[in-house]
Amino acid sequence: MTSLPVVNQPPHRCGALLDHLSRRMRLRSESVLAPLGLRPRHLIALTVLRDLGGSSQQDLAKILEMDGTNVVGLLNDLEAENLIERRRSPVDRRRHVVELTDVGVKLLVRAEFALAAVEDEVLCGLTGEQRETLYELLHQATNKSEVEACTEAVTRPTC
Amino acid sequence: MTSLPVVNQPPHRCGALLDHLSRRMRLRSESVLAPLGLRPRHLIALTVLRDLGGSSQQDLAKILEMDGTNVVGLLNDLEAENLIERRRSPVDRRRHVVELTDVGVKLLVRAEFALAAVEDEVLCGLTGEQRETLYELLHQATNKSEVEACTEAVTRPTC
DNA sequence: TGGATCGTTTGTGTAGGACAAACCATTAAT
DNA sequence: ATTAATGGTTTGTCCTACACAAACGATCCA
Repeated sequence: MTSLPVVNQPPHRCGALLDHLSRRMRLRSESVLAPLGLRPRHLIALTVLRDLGGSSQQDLAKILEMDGTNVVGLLNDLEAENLIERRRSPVDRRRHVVELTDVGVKLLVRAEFALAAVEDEVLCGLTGEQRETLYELLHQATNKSEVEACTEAVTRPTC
Repeated sequence: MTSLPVVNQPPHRCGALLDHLSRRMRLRSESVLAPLGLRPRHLIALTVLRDLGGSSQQDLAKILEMDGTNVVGLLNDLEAENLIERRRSPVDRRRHVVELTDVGVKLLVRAEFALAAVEDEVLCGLTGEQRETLYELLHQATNKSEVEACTEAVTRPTC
């Protein structure tokens, strides 16, 4: 009733498609990531940390929607490889501020490069431009969600 | 070197984002789908079957990238609820042609409707138009992949 | 007739991840 | 100052998804 004369068809649900495509991607990614000593969920954590530029473990747990105890294990893996660094927060010494190390940044780049072939295979139905659009949409959606999850993040006043 | 004067920045990798967003969606979907007696992977199977309009179990296994034995269990669940139907293929009586029943179609619609709130929450960072674009991209990508997987599908000559 | 294929059943193993309990260090409230 | 609450960690238990193998019946094909 607003303005557009668009056909009022039922909105498409992309949950199942998202799941399906994600699964295809993840399955193939595992073999590519293995030589780097990474698993798909490590890559997610690294990616999120890079996008955030650091986070407390609690916030990270919220964003990843993982149980806190499992986040500990995940970060232990990454810290053992010197990919992340846990520093005590100066404002609240109970907190750990988790950040990517230089090694982590570099490995993340290498991993993403290695995944190029996988993406080419899974997203073969899309043009380069469409893939970029897809990336933008996914990025925008996840970022907004993260902001939602990060209600009252006193940790980082810039948030 | 083709034509476009686009800035030549490293292409963005959306594997991790895809995984991340998919996880968020799946976690929330579970509670919504539970009252309907469905799990996320059931919904994927139903969705794929609807998009395909029927398939042999083998092809379905390829598309879902699942082990054949696990597909059997998945279909057993769905058949027990009368959501799908297994018919013997007339051309090759070893094969089962799997198709949605009317009940299945209706339940799938109901499930998608129930998932509207979940999508609204997870995709709150996107406008309606952007969500539609996302759907189109995901649909296009999965369909192409399915065609790839379905090499020489003698089952359905129309393919 | 014999070998290959589709689907099915059963069983085994592994991994992800949820959850709970107990602990330490630290902060905040009284 | 004592107490309660919080962030992180460890340990241990449990469940589910899934891959994988083996064996079977039915069917197709050479």
